[in-house]
Amino acid sequence: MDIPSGDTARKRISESTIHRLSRYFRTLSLLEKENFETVSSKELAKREKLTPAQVRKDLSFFGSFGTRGLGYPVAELKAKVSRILGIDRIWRVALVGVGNIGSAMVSYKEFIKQGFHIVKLFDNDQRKIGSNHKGIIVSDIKNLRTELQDDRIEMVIVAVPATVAQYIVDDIVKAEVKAILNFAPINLKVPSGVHVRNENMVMELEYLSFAMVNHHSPKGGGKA
Amino acid sequence: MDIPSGDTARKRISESTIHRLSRYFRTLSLLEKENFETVSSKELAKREKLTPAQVRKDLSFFGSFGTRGLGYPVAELKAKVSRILGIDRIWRVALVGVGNIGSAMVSYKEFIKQGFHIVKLFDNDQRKIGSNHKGIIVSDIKNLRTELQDDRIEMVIVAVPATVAQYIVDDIVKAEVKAILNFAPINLKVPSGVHVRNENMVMELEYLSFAMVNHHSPKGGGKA
DNA sequence: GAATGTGAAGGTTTTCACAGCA
DNA sequence: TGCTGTGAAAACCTTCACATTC
Repeated sequence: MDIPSGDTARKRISESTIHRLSRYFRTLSLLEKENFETVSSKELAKREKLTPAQVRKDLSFFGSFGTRGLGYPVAELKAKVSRILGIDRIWRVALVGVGNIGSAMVSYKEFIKQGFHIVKLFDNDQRKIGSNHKGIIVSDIKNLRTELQDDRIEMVIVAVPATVAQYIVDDIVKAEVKAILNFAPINLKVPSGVHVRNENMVMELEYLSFAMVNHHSPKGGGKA
Repeated sequence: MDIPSGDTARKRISESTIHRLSRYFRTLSLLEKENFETVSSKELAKREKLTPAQVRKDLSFFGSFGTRGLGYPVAELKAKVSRILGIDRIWRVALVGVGNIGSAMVSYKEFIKQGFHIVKLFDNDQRKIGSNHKGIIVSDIKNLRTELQDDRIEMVIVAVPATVAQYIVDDIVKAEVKAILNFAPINLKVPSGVHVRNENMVMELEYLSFAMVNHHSPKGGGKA
C-alpha cells in the first residue's frame, strides 16, 4: 500500500490540496495524450502556475510517487491521483431540478468523462415528470427519498430554487445520501457526515467585479 | 470617504475575504427582507457558520461600519458591501458559446438580480447565429472583438469547448476586456491585468468523491 | 451591558533550501 | 547532474482577548 490511507496518523489534507490534485489529474491526462512518459514537478508547476515545491508537497501527503533525478511517471501518477480522489470508479449521481441549470448538467460531458454518471432526474413540474432527457425519464420529486435509496444513488446535484432547496436536501439526507452538490444560493443545513459543496456562479462574477473596481492585480492570474 | 480605497496603503485582501463578503451581502439582503434594522457580528457569523471575529475582521479591512454595543445597520452595511464588491452598478456582460451551459447562464436569474446583465451572445454555429435567446440575437463569433468593443462589454463568460477556449480568450483580450469567467476545463493564458475566474463543476464533484472515500469529516459542512 | 475594532497569538499553507537518491 | 522528498522558515489567515465606545 503506497498511499498512507490507513486510519492511523492521517493528516488533515487541505481543500486547496484536493483542488490542486483535480488540476494535476487533468493535466496528467493531457500529458499522457502528448505521450510524455515522465513529468517533473517543475513542468507540472509551470502548467498549473504553481511552484514546484507546492506540487511536490501536495503529492508527498499521499506517498512518494517520483524518482529523484527523473520526475514522476505520468500514467502511474495519473492512476494514483485518480485513486486518491476516488475517481477510479463510477459514481451514481441523481439530479434534482430539471430547469435551466439542471438541464445543462444532464448534458454536461465532463461529468461522464470523470465517472460521474447522472442516472436519475427529479422534478416537481407535472409537464416535466415522465419526459425523457438524454435517455432518462424524469421522476416525480414526491418519490425522491425512496427512489434515491432503491437506485443506490451516492451523490445528488441540487438545482432547484433557493426557496425549496432545504426541503429537498432534508429528503436527500433521509435517503442517507452523503454527498450533495448545491447550486441554490442558500446555506444548507445538513447533519455532520453529509458533505455539501456549493457552486455559486454569481460569487465568481462578484469576485471579478471586485477585482476590476479595485484595480486589484490578480496573483498569478486569479483562481485556476 | 469611509472605505480606505485610496491608492496608498491598501492591504492585500484575501480571496476568502472577498468570497465571504459575497455571502454577507446575500445574507444582509435576507435580513433586510426580514426587517432587521441592525445585525451583530455574532448573528451574521451564526448564519454563515463563521466566528464573529472573522466577520468583524473581514469588514474592518474596509472601514468601521458598526456601532459598539449595537451592531451593524443592515441596510447601510449592505450598501457598503455592494460598493466594496463593485456591484452597486450594472455590468455589461457578454457570453460566448450558446450551448448547454451557455443557454443556462442566459436564463440564470441570479446574474440579473446582482446587476450582471448579459447583453450579447456569440456562437460559431450557423444554426444559432441570428436566433433569439431571451431577447438577444446571437452574433457570429467572427465579429467577437469588434462587437465587444462597440458594445462596451466589461466581462465575458466563456462557455465553449476547451479546444477553442484559448483562441476565443485571445480575441477577448484583444478587445481589452479585463474580466473573464471561464467554464472550459483548461488553464487559460492571459496577460497580467486581465482577471480570469474558472468555474469547474467537475472539481466540486471530485472533492465530494475524495471526501467520501476518505471518510473525511468536513470542517463545518464543507465549502459554503 | 453589549458589541465593535484590533493588536497579538495561534494555526495553517506555502515556499525555501538542501540532504538524499537515481 | 537532476530532481524528489521534507524539515524549517516565511507568509498568510483565523481566532483570541480586551480596550473602547455607545
